Amino acid sequence: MTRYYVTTAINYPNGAPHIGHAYEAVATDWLARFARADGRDVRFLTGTDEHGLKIAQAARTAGLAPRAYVDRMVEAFVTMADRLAISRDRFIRTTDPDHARAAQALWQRMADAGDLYLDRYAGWYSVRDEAFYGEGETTLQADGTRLAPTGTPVAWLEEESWFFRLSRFQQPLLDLYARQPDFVQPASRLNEMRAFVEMGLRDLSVSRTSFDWGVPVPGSPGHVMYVWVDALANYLTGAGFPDAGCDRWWPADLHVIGKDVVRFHAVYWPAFLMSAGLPLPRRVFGHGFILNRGEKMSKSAGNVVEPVALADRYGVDSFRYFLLRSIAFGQDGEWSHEAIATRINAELANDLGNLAQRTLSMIARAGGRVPARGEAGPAEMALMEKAQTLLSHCREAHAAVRPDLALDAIFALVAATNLYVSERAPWSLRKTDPAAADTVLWHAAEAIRRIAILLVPAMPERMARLLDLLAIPEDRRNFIALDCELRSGVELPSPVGLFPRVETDQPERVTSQPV
RNA sequence: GGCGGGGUAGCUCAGUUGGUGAGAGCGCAGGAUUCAUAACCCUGAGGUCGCGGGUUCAAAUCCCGCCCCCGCUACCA
Repeated sequence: MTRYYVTTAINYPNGAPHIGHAYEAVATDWLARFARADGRDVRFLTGTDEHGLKIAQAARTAGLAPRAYVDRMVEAFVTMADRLAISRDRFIRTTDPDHARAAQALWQRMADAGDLYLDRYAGWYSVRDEAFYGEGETTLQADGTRLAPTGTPVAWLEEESWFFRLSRFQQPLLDLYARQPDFVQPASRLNEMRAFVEMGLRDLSVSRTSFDWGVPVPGSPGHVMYVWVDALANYLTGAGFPDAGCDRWWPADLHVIGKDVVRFHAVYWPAFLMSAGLPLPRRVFGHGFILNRGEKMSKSAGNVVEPVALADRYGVDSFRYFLLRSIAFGQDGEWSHEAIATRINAELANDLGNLAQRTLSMIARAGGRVPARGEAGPAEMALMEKAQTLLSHCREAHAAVRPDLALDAIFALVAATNLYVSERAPWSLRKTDPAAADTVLWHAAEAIRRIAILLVPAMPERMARLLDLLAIPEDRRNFIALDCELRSGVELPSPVGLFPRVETDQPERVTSQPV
């Protein structure tokens, strides 16, 4: 039994969760559930990144203390995780007490390694924004003053800061990419990271004195850890670091992240860990964004959609299926109500739902028990052959972090089973050769059983219903039990529809209100 | 500007050691069927494979030039 520690990025709760958060959570949940069903020892971590200047500012605007503010904002993320059936083992918050301990332990290790030093951080600072901006972000006015992207004036300011000797790690990182080309996926992201590192690395400012909403730097009053040392350390916290036994989970097998934070996970994070003398995660996968009508969602564009609303409208499992199936994981994808409805109707209602319904209702009419298996002919052998090779295809897709390909393979069997039933026409055989009709229904039901088990990670609730309809015991719903064939004579419950068709006529907009 | 990826049927895409007549799903049209959620099954519609050259007996697949799109090019996360 191999262990599998998988994480999402932690989310910054300065707004409501959007479909992108849901996408990453559902995809990672599929990975975790798949590994569990496959008998692996799984730990699945997700959570929120709650420190930093922006949170502090937002809290002040809201008239709340930072802690009270994040307590309120995090609720929506927990609600979303619950509603989308995200089977996390822990929802970590960077304000959790054990996280500060882990982050400080990581810091101390980097300090002990001699990779942290005190210097001055200088940049264009906006007093009104209380933020530094890169020179490229600022604009020089005709009168010689310089403005931040927010339109506020900036001034050159220097601040005492701890620095991390990132420059030391250029070659070790390049070695890592060469030795382990799948450390960053998709491969195009690795290329980008390699190019970035090859340009040379500057040391990184990793503490701040201009605000205090963060993890205190050990032994350095007035400094809080800045940005990514704090955030990235959550993966260690989730493994139990720095306590003994954390090597049960660390290093992580996979960090699932958005393509926008690949650099932090593929450059800074391994550098921090190398400095600290800790093992590196095995793999970082940067997925794409989900766009609506070709535009990235943003609050100002008014096209932010609440994922929970979509789950309510289409059903949790149908929504999960859409997210997993319709986007090649790693690429950007599009969503629309029409696309969701089409996917649900064509694949869940017409193909899978109808296959289950037609098969189970014929069985119900023939006595309501799993029919006799009978003698398999060429058609049955061919169908079973396809069904039996499916697991290995799905495992490949799982290893490649491609839920879309796994579902593609599973639905190929759905199609093959529909074709099998149509060609064998058990409704006709019933009149001439009842035993042959039973044989067809048994094999169709057996294929459905395997399909349902393999679809549990994607659609846990609906597939549990389907497996109920096949009277499969709870302990026979994992991949280890895939070869436990349907047993003839077992009484089955009355079939019920699983995936009703969705109306596509007048898609109402499901839009969030500004928070 | 530099580096990297991509432009294939209405839509989303698959298709590189160059070679049977260029594919899948969705959508559309027709047919068949009636077990089933007006579902399943069959058939079809034909797209200059971004543009222009070149190599070759033969190129979507190799080479050159051009056009367009996207990603990365460090401290907002």
